[in-house]
Amino acid sequence: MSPTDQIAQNLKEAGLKATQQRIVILSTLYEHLDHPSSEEVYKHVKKVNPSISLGTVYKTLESLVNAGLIHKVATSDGLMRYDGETAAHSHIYITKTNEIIDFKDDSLNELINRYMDDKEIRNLKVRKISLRIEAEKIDPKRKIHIK
Amino acid sequence: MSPTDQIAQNLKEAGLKATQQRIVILSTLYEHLDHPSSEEVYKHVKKVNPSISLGTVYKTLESLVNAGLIHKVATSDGLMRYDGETAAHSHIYITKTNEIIDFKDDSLNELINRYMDDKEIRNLKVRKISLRIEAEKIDPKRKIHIK
DNA sequence: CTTACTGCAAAATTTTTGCAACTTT
DNA sequence: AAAGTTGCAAAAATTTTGCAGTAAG
Repeated sequence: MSPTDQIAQNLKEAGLKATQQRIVILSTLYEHLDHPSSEEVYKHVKKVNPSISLGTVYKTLESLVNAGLIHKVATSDGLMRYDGETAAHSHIYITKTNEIIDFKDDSLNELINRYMDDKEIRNLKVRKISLRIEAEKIDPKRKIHIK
Repeated sequence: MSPTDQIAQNLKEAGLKATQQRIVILSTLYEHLDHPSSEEVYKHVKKVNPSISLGTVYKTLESLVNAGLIHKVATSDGLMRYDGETAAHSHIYITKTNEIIDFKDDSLNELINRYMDDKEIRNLKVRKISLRIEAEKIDPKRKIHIK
């Protein structure tokens, strides 16, 4: 199955019509895992489909979030950003550069979830736990590397 | 020292002039720890000072955040919310009701920080770690109680 | 052929900005 | 008095909405 067909199937399984626009937007998010904003998604998508409208991008992103196919990430600069990775993971926020970097650590995840299971929080069902890590780069020119 | 004088002193120590507007806004945030939005802060503050302008509320919240006297919390509904509690703590997000509840657990904090200290992340200085807990209420009418 | 989706433009919402008048130090 | 802050209104930025036309199942 081609990547496009796979994406079309993901959409259908989520109960959404596999339109050309949705396929392009979802594939853009699978390709760019740097948490693009709506406007950035629009720019990327326009290269493939120049006639797509910004309104469609907004509506589609909202649909994909509601269907659970992507995640929405709120940032302190007031922009929403979108994440094609839906498996459990955390985010490292580099304030100065507006970078959001994925951080995935299964054993830490398990450690926290085990701790929280023992913790009784009355009248609350915990759905998801992730870390919010604020950090800054030591050398701004170099990339981040997580062991 | 009166609470107002204490707040004025906090402002001055942070290098900000202790204007009547800032004192009222900061005291509102100390009083309302439910993470009010800019508009909610404005509404609260107007009761005390009906002539304050919304623009001043925005500018002041920004100044207070920059000075480290309060924190900004980004939400997925696109509103910024503000937090008068600056000690390390986590947030529980109740999506359906838009509630944000503080969650403070020193031993969990220590557990995570000890784990992360051992974890080598090249070219990154970690500044702050907190949990992002998504949850929902079991009985919507009852309050949350954290043991 | 029915239902859902797109494109467009207009509107709504939230936040920022510029500047004269005013307070704080 | 100097420096910084406020209030106002206008502008910017982001997101949502309505609806006629179009595409998908």
